[in-house]
Amino acid sequence: MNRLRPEEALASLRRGAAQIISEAELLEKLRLDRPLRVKLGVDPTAPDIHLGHTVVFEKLRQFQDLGHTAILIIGDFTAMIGDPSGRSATRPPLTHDAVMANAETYRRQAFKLLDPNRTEIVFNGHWFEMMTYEQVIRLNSRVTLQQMMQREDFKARFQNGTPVSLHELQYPLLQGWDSVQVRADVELGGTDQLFNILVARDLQKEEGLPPQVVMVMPILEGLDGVQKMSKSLGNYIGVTDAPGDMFGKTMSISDELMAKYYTLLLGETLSPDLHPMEAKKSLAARLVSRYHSEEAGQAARQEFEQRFSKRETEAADLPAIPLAGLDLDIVTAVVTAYEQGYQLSKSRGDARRLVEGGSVQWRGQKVTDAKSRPEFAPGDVLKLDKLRSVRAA
RNA sequence: GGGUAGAUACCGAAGUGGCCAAACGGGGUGGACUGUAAAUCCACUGGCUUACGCCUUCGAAGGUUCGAAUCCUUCUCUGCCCA
Repeated sequence: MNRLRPEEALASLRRGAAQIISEAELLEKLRLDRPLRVKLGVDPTAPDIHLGHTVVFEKLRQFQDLGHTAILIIGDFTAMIGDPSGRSATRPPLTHDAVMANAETYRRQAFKLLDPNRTEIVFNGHWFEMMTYEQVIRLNSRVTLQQMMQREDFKARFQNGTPVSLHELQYPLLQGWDSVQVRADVELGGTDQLFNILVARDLQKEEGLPPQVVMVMPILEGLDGVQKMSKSLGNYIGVTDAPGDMFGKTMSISDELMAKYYTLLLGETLSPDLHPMEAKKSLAARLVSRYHSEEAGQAARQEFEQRFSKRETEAADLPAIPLAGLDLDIVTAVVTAYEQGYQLSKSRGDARRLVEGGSVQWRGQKVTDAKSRPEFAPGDVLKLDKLRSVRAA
């Protein structure tokens, strides 16, 4: 156990946090001379952990490194309700099977970041599934409608006339009840979770427990630079993304966003002396190193420079697709390449548009005639779009 | 419970019998330019088709009509006002 003095621990934990309620309380808890129970709840609504999640996971890891215990709550029950936070519409419900499948991959991916020896994993269905309706009602009596309506997202939906279902109002209560159940000392979350996490304090007090400290981290925007990173928006970098993808996606973020990535993902301030592109390559390589390996990071960088900066695809490590000697028209070849090389299904119309739009290249030359039938030889490179090329085999 | 307005493609939103695969905006994709950045410009954006065209799609199911996103019936869902 890393024996920092409480004041030092606080100083280090404070870094990057958007808000702590309150620092005084946290300091007090740090003085307790026992491992704190630091709660993080995740809803397994999508199977992949992405960099947006890792901001909070990194902080949790930091607690672990200081000797504290991570309580990772898998919201198998709450996922079926769907967190309304920041939402402008009701989430679609998930089936129990889907949730459980997601939960399993979550568990696996979480340990890329967390220390398994200091982690407790619990499923909140464990206590919610046996609650009686009476207990549910009692729980409901503790929060008022007015309090709920303070929330921006509900208020906005209310004013815009978009529906707010009653079950969505339950969500903060459930999340708060989790804290009661696991006797959390601290709860981590994104800033969008502030309200939910605060509700827990009230519930804990009502149950005669000391209220948890709230620590919220800034939200990481996704590849588009505007919306928060999320699977459903498709603007994410997943921790299980292949090295090349991870590198490429990182390179496509905007310069402003890059500074934020430096702060929240690397815990560093971006140096203004560095050329933006160089800074971005370095960021991308370090991320790949973290989630794959040092070598993978270097390799991804090299490959990127070769493939995009110098536009040399010949040497690149591309998926090999059996195309040689097949006498296919270019559209079919492109569809096949997407399917077999990238598990993406493109319609023939889409493929034709790519061809006619000038995206598709064969042997480094644009092929814009959808009717052409290039004779693929083994080793020929077929470029599909900005990110993807394949090699004929 | 009463009244009223709605449900259109990824989202918002036009369209109120044929010219509708459906205006426009956003988003997305591709191209040019770049640093796979930003900004800008151009193109594309249901499926099959080289194309003519064909098929599926305007909440659901039926119906009227030569012809329906548009008219009728029933159903499902939602907003707002009143109780």
